[in-house]
Amino acid sequence: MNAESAEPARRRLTRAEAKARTRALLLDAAARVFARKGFTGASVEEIAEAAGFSIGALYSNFGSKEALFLELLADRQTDRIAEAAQMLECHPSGTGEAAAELGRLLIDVADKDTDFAPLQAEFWLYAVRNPEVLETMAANLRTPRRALQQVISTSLAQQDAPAEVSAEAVATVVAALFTGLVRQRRIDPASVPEELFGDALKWLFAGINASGAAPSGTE
Amino acid sequence: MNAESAEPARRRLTRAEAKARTRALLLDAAARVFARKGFTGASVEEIAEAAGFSIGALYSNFGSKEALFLELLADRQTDRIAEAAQMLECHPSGTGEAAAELGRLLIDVADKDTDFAPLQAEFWLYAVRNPEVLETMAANLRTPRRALQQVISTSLAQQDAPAEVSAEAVATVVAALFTGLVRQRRIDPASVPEELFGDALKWLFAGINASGAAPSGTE
DNA sequence: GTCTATAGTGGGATAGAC
DNA sequence: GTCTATCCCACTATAGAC
Repeated sequence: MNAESAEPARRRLTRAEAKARTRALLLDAAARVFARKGFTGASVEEIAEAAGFSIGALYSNFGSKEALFLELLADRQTDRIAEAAQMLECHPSGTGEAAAELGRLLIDVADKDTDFAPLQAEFWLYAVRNPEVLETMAANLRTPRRALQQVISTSLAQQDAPAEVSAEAVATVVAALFTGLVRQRRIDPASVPEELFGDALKWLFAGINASGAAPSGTE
Repeated sequence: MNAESAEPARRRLTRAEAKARTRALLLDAAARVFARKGFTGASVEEIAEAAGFSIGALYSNFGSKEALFLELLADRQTDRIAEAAQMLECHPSGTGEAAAELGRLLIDVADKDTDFAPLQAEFWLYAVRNPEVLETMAANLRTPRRALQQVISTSLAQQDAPAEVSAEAVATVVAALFTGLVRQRRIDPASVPEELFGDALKWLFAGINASGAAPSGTE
């Protein structure tokens, strides 16, 4: 806009690029620190230092600690549920291959990506305590779930599933099961073996096909 | 021990009784405040006020805010999973009555007892971040799960479930599903209708009976 | 001896000057 | 982006009330 005629020929980084880079570094650092210390427990000093900047730099990029957190909540919802959907897309939902893949995903999320589940829990607690972001949170969860729902929908159609069973309901169940198992594995890994998620899905889909609306006799 | 010869003949409350009552009131208040504000977000002043005491009273009963929280973590783990176990004990696991009961429980925990899930999430986060209490937490979760496992075990025996399916695994799945659905319902109630938990269990148990170790054909 | 009142210490969030 | 000042709050300690 203004007549800064000496056009900077990309010496190293454009100002906008530099600013975007700092923001990204701060967001990464914030994700780590929030996951490890919690929203209130995290100090902006620690976040700034982890990113390699000063507190003032953080406040020049984000209005407040809360604003920084909310930006993470809104944007960085790389829900791993979407990965489960992709896996189910490649493998038939009742087979050993699919079970193995899903087991690997569960272990990966629960054991390797140690910051994921705690950060997600922080998001959840914040949303529950601050109704104004409830809808944002719900929308973020809906997006990956829709991918899962899509896969399940075709999967149900291929099999002889009764028509009353909605793919949306099944997708919700699968997602809830996944997060629940990840959570439990962090507390007591022995109680959640690698193959449990795959087994549970095997049972679930078999049961959907077998039982229709009314369960066919008690025994 | 000491020669306080004038034995106090229970005017109103024994000192020990009074102290126990104060402690109990403080613990109740702490549970509420921790659920609503989180561990670090909660102030001891708010907890003391909520209980009707002063800060000093709190510190004369508990060494620190953390000690108060840890006492809750260790003792007040009235896991609602145990209630699900009792319900399944009365009703056959695949019937409409059981489903209705379980749906009611889900709604009760998710919608009515608004402090339960957040407090549980706080416990989980604290355990994940403080490995020294991980085992305490695991033990607390194991106790109600064992009750659930017991019920499921007899339920599986009554039905024609294959022997390879362990009641422990199924109990873990049921518990994970329950907490996952409660969590999801707090964010997006429409996505978790009342009957979903019961339906999911119906599918699950039907699938366990239908499929043995190897899924009997893909279609 | 059990609870209350209060003031002091230290650390962190935030805003404004450079 | 950095530095500095200010305010707020958790926690401690001490002294007094019942």
